[in-house]
Amino acid sequence: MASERIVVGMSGGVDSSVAALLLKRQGYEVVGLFMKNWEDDDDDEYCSTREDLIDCASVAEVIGIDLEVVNFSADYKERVFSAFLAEYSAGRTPNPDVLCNAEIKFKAFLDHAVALGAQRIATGHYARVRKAGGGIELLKAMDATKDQSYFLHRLTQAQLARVVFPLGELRKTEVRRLAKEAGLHNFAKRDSTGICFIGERPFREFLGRYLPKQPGPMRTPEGRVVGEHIGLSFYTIGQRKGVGIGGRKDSAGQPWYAAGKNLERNELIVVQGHDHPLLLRERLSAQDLAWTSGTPPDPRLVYGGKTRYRQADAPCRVAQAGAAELKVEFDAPQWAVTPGQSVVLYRDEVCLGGGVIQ
RNA sequence: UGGGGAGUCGCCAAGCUGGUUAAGGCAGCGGAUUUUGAUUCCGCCAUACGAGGGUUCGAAUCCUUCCUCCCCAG
Repeated sequence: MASERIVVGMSGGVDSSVAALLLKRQGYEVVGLFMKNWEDDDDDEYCSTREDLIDCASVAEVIGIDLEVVNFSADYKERVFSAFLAEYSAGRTPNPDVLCNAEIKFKAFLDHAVALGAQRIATGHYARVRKAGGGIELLKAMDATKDQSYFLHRLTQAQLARVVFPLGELRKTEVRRLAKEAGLHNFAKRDSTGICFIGERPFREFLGRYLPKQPGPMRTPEGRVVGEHIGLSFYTIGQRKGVGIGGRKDSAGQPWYAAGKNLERNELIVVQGHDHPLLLRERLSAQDLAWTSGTPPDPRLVYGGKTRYRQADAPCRVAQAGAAELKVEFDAPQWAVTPGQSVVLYRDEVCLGGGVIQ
């Protein structure tokens, strides 16, 4: 009886390499698929995709699997990057990787894998899936410090049904150890950061290539002008670095943070002190909802909510969970709740989904 | 022009009854953390104290001249 074919999305990093390795060991017919989804438009200063592909080829060779390459640049630009820019233009702070997973890695990529004859796809994400009742649950990774379920919360039941996360039960240190033992040369490769497929860049400069700069005043809630911003798109709520206000005689020596935007007047509202009331919010509204669990949250229950990646779950209740809008109330105020970011709800280890903060 | 006050790192700001290496904060830069953007954490950041003379074993700290700024008078 022929073994099941699984296509593994490989990036050249340790995680996806070990994911492929484990599946191969489990007896699956594994095919590696390298995605190139971003056409570098500048010098190869930040162009590491070439090295990544070489790493992939090397790993595939060691593991003994076929490696293919696909290019979803057009899809990425159309479905992810355009939305990314539109959000920034509107003064919001999008999370491109959440969209990328929903639209590219687990859609375009999945479709392609199916066309290649695969039943399921696998990635190196730190998350778990579990059959429960009639459906499938998305769970946090065992390694809480690496959990990436936040980025996956928009996946549908149909998508989850075709997904394998071989690293969900492992710790990062174990993954690296496995890679080393198996002779994968990239066992110590640095964790990648930055927008996936685009990579880490001087963010302000990168955004500036696509968005116009429209300087305007920085104003305190009391109305005092304390500086000039280079364009509202270039700041996010809670941002300290780059605000550039230093040493005013009329204020204590606390750092300044971006706390709000007035698009009509092109003003950035800035406040002083990390714990300023305007940076704290106990309730929020979200739209563009996606319930990976298949059903909206129950107003009678207490959930753990994240308003940003890598934030500890905060106890919260759902005040309203309509088809179009979600209202969440936290027991304690949350810091820098930012429009465009996703709020994701959990019940213990189970990720239920979420929406985009308004 | 008189009288008073002040000039210390890009910005605030200690020190100024003289004593080895000139606090701290903000900003900035670098790094750690991080598959968003932030936050957070760690490190770096004035041989120099408006300028020139003195006094002294020794001065940012005392004296003096000049320069600049502020306030009050006119």
